Amino acid sequence: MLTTQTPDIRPDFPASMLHVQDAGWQRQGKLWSNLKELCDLLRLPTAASSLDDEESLFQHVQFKTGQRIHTIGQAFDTLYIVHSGFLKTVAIDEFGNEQVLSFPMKGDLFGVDGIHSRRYSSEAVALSSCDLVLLPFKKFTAIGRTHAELEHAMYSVMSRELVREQAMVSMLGGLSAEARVARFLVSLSDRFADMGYSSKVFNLRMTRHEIGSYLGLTLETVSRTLSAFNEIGLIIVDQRSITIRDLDALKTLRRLPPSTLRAKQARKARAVALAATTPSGSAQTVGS
Amino acid sequence: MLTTQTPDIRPDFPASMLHVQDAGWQRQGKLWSNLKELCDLLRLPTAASSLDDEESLFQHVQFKTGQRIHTIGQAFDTLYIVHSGFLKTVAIDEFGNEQVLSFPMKGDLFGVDGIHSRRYSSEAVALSSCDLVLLPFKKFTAIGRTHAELEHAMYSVMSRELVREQAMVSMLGGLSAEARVARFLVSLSDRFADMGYSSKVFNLRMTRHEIGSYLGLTLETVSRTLSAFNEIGLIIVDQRSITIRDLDALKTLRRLPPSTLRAKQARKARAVALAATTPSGSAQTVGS
DNA sequence: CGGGTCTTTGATTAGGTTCAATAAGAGTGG
DNA sequence: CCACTCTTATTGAACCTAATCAAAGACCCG
Repeated sequence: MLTTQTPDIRPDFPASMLHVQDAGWQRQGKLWSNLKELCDLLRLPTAASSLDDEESLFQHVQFKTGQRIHTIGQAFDTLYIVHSGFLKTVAIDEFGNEQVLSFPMKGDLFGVDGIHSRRYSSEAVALSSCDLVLLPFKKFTAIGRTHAELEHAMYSVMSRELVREQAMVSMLGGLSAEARVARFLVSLSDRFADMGYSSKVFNLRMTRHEIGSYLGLTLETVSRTLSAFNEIGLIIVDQRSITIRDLDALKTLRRLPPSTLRAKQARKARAVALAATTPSGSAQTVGS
Repeated sequence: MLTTQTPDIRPDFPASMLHVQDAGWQRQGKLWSNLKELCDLLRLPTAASSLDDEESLFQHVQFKTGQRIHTIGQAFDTLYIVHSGFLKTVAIDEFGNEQVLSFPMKGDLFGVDGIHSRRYSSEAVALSSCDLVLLPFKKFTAIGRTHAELEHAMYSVMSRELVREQAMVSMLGGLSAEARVARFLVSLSDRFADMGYSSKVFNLRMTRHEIGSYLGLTLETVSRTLSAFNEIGLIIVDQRSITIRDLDALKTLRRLPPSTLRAKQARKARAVALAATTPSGSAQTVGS
């Protein structure tokens, strides 16, 4: 029911994205972006400077689902910016345990962890077809020297990443499983919103296992928690498809009400869901 | 017993540190460092370049135990490098819960989280008397433009921080309480080692509560875990003083043996401890 | 259709939190 | 210097959250 997950060879493009696709490059070939486009992509105000000199272009590369962009230990020389598609970055500890570190998507920078040791300390894998902008680090720093705002932009983006990681640590350190899953959904919703997708209805691009790894939980706990959210009407979940029904509740959720109260809440939720769907004539049913 | 914690007005200085104190600045006044000294401090190979022009100096500032270096939301304009002393950085989530993010010490950079939003997103507090180098961000980026290696150094340090945070996430996501505490001790040991202190015997500068917050555990769990390590002879712990007895075991520890085996191990540990201490004529006793 | 991966759900266990009481320091002021 | 207080640390017991083990259903792809 609802949008059955399409194995995203091509993620759903809302109308609002089409103009972006046309900006400076062509439909499906190998492409190039200039500095201004990069700054837009990174959501950095370009300060309207002389960035429009067309001398410095950055190449795009395409990856298919499952392909590895870089691996752990590989010599570092380029940063990546996601132009479209979804990925995961993964660390592998000394005894083979995978740990998902992030799910880069449009506008995100990754590969930064390679700067210090000159080797990538994580690996990046495409979760869907991806279009990435290559940022050769040497070329990049060279340009940074003549374009002050680009240099600052770089610091800014790295700083943003650091804040994100800190928020992550804070979440893992302090929040319950339910709160983690709730925030994960909220952050996805936010990201989809400013990418021009629907913030209410979307498909997860990753497995329960990957979500669990990212949130420091087991896949079963993730699954159960999503089911519980579904039951009390915060979301509608069906496999990979998610519909957000009460974003505010998800944002502020710290701990789910004890199971004794759940039944009542579930009944109420079903009633609300019914009221919301029947007027539109849809035959959709909620719950198990 | 052992080094009873001195409320470190002045942390224990081993002989190997004295020359560092003399490098370019005077004993206890307000002081200045040049670029080369900064790079040394940050453990970055200076590439033997023209960094020895003496034009750009950076001011030091002293803080006393408990003083706040910056607070959350405060306008960002400077980065800090720890020259001596110990600090903590703390995030405070939407409902007042403190979360320790890091324990900066000699050679660490902090304040980076302020670059992106132009406001600090965390607060930094001195856990001992501290001597910090001020790095006004504007001045710094200006210099970076003429000194390529400084710019690269900055990227490198920020990258290092990011990798550190990733390791933290990985730890919180995947390891047991015991493993976290063990690694915390190992990382402290390492840091003390390359600061020229003893890697085997040191005083914790933070409370159990702060350690717990940092590791995503309660203070009781930290206390219990340290006691357990003490019991089986991995460390000797007495309040804030720590003696590492089996670093390798701490490094590889994933989970403590079940309590049925503990008694045996504890007896053995006591025997070993006795053998190690009596020959030297010390009257030291181990365990409770 | 059949093999493989992913997801859901249940039952049980265990690691860690919470609550609580005690002890040990550190700092203060008489 | 000692009594008093406040903070920090240790330890115990009960409880609870999330992990683990297990089984069955859903979806995907050749």
